[in-house]
Parts: sequence; structure tokens; C-alpha cells
Amino acid sequence: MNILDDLKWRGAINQETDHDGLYDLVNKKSVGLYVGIDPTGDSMHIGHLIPFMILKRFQLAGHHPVILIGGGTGSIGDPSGKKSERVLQTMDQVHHNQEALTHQMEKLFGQDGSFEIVNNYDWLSKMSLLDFLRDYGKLFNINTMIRKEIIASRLEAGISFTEFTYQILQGVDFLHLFRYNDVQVQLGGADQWGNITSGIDLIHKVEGSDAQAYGMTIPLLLKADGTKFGKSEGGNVWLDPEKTTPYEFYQFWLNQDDRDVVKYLKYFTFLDKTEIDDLEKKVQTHPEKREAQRRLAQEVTKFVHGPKAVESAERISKALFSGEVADLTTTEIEQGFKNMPTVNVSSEPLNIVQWLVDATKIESSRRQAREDINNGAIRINGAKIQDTDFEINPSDKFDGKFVIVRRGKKRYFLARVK
RNA sequence: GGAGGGGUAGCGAAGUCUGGCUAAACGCGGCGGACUGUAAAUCCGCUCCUUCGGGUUCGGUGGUUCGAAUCCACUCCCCUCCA
Repeated sequence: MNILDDLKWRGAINQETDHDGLYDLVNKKSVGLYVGIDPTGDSMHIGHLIPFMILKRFQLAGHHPVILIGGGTGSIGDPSGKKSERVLQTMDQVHHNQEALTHQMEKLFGQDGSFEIVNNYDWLSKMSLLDFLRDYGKLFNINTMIRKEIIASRLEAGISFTEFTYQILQGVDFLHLFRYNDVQVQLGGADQWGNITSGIDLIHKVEGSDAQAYGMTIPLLLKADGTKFGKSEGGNVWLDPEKTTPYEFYQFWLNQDDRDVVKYLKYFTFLDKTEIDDLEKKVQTHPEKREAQRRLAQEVTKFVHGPKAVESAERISKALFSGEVADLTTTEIEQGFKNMPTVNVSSEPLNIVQWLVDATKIESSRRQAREDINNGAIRINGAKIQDTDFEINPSDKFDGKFVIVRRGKKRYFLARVK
């Protein structure tokens, strides 16, 4: 299937500047395409991932991706999607962030040299103010700029000249990549439409109206309940395994709503139509098996963190949800419990009630601790404890490092033995 | 400064006139359990502490009384209206 037909089937096309022109171009040759990301943080989250997944599809279809890290634009701030002025980051922050993002991109796009990573700081920082005004400012019409949705929506509340200028810088980027990196297409989220067209207009003015430059945006992704995609209970879902562990990442995908899962399979996996259609049928006939969610979790986790992470995430999931945690390795415990409540305890054996209340503060009172124990709601290292006289020995499992406490069906606590 | 209303458990809210039967109704939230698809809904139990003898609570302090969330005095805070 043609890459654009495939994207259309996936529901991944929002707007294109010239559908037929783009179609011809992509069919004719290997095309250079770019997506930009500003280093506003030191990790992508899954919302950022969307346009890069599309870029990756082009890469797999034999085209040439260029990833632009906005070291220059990131020091200015894109007004897109913001209700108010951004706080400027220090150049140190920008520098740190761009290195971290570069590293993440290399993991996603491979090391085989079939793609490039560029940084717009390299050309934007060299430009003088007078060059900027004479070479580019002259080509941008204020009236056109103000009419762009992003700007128009900010006029009421106010916008600085700095952010207002952002679209020119992004236009300059596209022109630069068009000239020196053989890039003809820019991809981005729906909010990037205005910035993308700025670049195309600039290219047409400078390189002639027959210059072959195109833009395409990807629809804003919403959940079936109308809320924003990409947040979990703990906030953003990050690609950085330090911020969101592969286990948590896997769980995020596994827990998607039946109504959303097919859409996500189309967006976030490289499974083909046959496989996805098959999974869609399974959602309808056997939703309780959640095969689609499981496949989604496996595929996306594999893409971002690798096949070993999937295996490990599944082992942790199985252990945590069955309650049979005794066989987990200490590294898996570290990962699975990263964001669960953790306390430090001594290795001294102690009565279970005292331990739960005094040593770990897991229970708020002795009365409550006894009630939970009598109800069979307390498990220590996977074993149900129903005797309030039980003596716990914190160092008798997991190399003497951890005690896993489970209260009720799914609340876990981790005690680190000191 | 004057007139009124109010401060009760995590939150909301009864109880105050007619003192004891009130560790304090009820709702929400929270926590357990059943059911289930690691979903939604529903149902059941628990929800001040305790060495289970009892102990400490109703803005604060002091009083009346055998006994006070409930009556009295003073005091702090909040709201409404008047100036």
C-alpha cells in the first residue's frame, strides 16, 4: 500500500497543503521529510511521539527523515497550544534537553544512517538581527501572520514580539532544510499548520513559486471520553525509562478503553491492516480478553524500550496482578515498584501489627491493621497473613533487600530493608 | 462601632430549645470484601485511639451539675445586614 493511503487508513492525516502534489512526489522518489521538536523538556512523552511515528513510517517506506531539534527556536518558545506567554528557559537547560532528546531519537530511528538529526541553533544563532530583518522579515506580511489561528487566539490576552516571531523562525528552518538537506515535506501536529504554511510561503517567495515544498498535519488525538490523550494517573507518560518505567509504560497501553484501542493500534504500531482488522474483530467479540490492548502494549513498548522490556513488563504485570510476587528478581521489583509508596525499614523481626503501623506507616492504626489482617487483606511477599501475632522477618526474601506488602486487591507498598 | 447567624469526625450536615438512651443520625469521600476484563455499574462490611479494662473528642478557657456537643460566663474565628 502507498504510504499516504496507509496513513489515510490510519486516520493520521489532518491537512495537506497539496494532496495530489504530495502523492506524486512520494510515489516518484525517496523524499526528505522533517519533524521538529523544541527542547522544552529532557524527554519526549507519548504525545510528542505521534508525528515521529509518522516520520518513522516514511522511513520504513524508503524515505529520508530529518529530525530537527529546536535548540534555537526552543530558546524562544512556540506560542502553539499555549494560552499565555512561555517562561524562557536558560540556555543551559536548552542544551541539556537537546542532548537528551537527540539520544532518544537515536533509539527510535536507529543507527544505520538512514536519517539525520539537525539542530536549528546551528543556523539561527549565526544570523544577525539585520540579516534577519532584511532577508526574512521583509517577506512576512504582518496581516497574514496575525490571521493565523495560533496568533489570533492570543491577541486578546497578549503576546510578546518574541513569540510572535516564532513562525518566521520555523519558516526559516524549513527553507534551510529545503536548500541544504533536500527536505521537501514538513510534518507536524494539527497546531503546527500555521507554522508549516509559513515555511512553504517563504520557500515559494525565495525559491520560486514552482518550488516543491509540502506540509502535512496529523489530527489532534482525543480519547473516546473527549479528554486529552496521553495522561495517566501519574501525569504524562514519558519515553524516558527513568521517568516512566517500561512496566508503567506497558500498563498505560494495556489499560486503554475498548473504544480507543483500534485507533491507537493504527497510530502507534507498525502492524498492517490485516492484523489490525483482526484485532478489531476480537475487541468486538471478546472484549474481556483484551487481546488488542495487550498487542498494543507489546508493540509500543517494544518500539520504545525494546523486546526485553516487554518481557520484563509482562512478568511484573503477571506477578503484581496475580499476587504471586515471590519469584520477581530484585531489578524487576525496582522497576515495578518505582512509583509505588516506599518506606525504609530495619531488618529487625517485629510483630506484624506493630510493623504495619509503627515501622512502615502502611496502616493508620492498630485497630485498622487488625481489621485488615482479619479480613485477609494483607499479604507479605505474596503470602496472605491472617494471624495478628505473626512475626515478620524483613530480610528473609529478595536478597534481604525488600519486603513487598499488598493491602487489598491491588495496593502495593515496598519496604526497603536497611 | 451596632444587629443577627454560625463554628460538630477527611468534607457536607443533623443533634443544642426538652442535659444522661450519643463516640455522636444521615450523605459524600476513603478503605476492605463480593462480582468483573487490571473496565463501568452494583451489592456487603469498616471508617477517633486502645495494651479491649478503657481513653480522648463537638473553636478555646473556665463554670453549673452525679452527668454537658447540649445550660451559664468570658474569649477567638467566620458569614450577612446596618453605620
